[in-house]
Amino acid sequence: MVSAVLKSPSESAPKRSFRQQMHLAREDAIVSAVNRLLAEKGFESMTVDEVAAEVGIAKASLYKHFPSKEDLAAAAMVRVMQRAQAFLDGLDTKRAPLDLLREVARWTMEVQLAGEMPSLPSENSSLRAALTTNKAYVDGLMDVSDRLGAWITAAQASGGLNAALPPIAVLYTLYARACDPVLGFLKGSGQYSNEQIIEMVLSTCFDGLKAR
Amino acid sequence: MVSAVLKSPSESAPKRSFRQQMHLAREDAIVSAVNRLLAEKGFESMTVDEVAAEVGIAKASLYKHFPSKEDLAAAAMVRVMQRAQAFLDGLDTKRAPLDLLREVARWTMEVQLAGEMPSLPSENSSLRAALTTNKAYVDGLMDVSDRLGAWITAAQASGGLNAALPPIAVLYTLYARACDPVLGFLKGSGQYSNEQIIEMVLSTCFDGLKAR
DNA sequence: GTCTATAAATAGATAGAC
DNA sequence: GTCTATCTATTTATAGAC
Repeated sequence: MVSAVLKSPSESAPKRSFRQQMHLAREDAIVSAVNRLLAEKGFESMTVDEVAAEVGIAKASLYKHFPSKEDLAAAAMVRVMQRAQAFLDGLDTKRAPLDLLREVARWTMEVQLAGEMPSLPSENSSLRAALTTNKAYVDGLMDVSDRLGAWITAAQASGGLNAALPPIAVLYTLYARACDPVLGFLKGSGQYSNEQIIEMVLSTCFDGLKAR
Repeated sequence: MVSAVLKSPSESAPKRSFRQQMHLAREDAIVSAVNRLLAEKGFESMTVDEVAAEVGIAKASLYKHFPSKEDLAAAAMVRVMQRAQAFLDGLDTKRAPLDLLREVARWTMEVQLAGEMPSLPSENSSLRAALTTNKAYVDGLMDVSDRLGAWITAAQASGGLNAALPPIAVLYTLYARACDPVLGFLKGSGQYSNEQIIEMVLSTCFDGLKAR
């Protein structure tokens, strides 16, 4: 059999690995394009034709990699979640919990300003349903939530964070920074740099609008 | 001329007024349906067929009232803006500016929780373009922004509001409360009443996450 | 102005050759 | 796996009778 010959260790193993790498590289390019388009226009406005055009392949080829538009978008959401987990891994957990939470909020805003934060689907979106049944996404979200939750309760116990707020309210408030329209508004005003915008929103988020 | 006869004061004036009232009532029903659907699923996911079904008239009839889907949605946005202006009109301007701003934020959240706040269009939406050329909307937005802006600078001058924040950042932060996903998140958790949700988000907005 | 019926355009998804 | 070409369903918008 030809396939048996090709699978001989001396030549097929590297060759199959090479093909797998190409395959993964292609899929990564697809997911990157989807991620950018999701950030730019959202799930509903993004078309599969646009994705194919951006990647530079035929639309039918996309469907060899991902069975539907929802799976395409879910792959991008999973990758963002993995990026978040990698960012958390890189944090020095010996720092004060409040500082860690601030760094997380800063990171989500940097990603958003870089045009790489997919806008989360509205509650009735078909993407929402696809995500709730996506184990990689749900597991990643739970992992991130657990880690942030621990820092939140620690920061509340040490008096840095307002202990009157339910931890889940704090968690959601931080998540919301990833899709805060204020960043786009301020960017659109053309008066501030990305750094200034992030500092302002961090200030309103942690210190509030009122004078201290 | 027939038209001259029909315009005689004795019979045509009341009849035309009646028809106009019916016309306005119908259009109000249309705009209400559009408003609700925009709040529920956003501009892209809302279909004109749904609107027609919700109003209970044929789709072609809709297009006799509004020339396009964008105009349909713009009418709903204009009406929300008018509701906002009416709310501002009803406020007691002798109160402290900071309290007035808090009342405005509260109102936007109440409207959102009532399912009557159209989610604002993403930056690339065709609705965005339609809104920027809609005089009623742009004028309303400028009026609201001017009034809030005056209260913001007054609150900063009196020391109630953080004077280090540019007024435009404060304004955008307040606007963002109208589409804050945190409300939906907390609502979805099923643990809190609408009043509790609003109080929590008002607290994070004005007092910040950090302990005071 | 309201309706039914249909046009025209677009989007998600697939067939089948290579 | 990639391509071209096509299918099927949906969606915005209109035609034309009443």
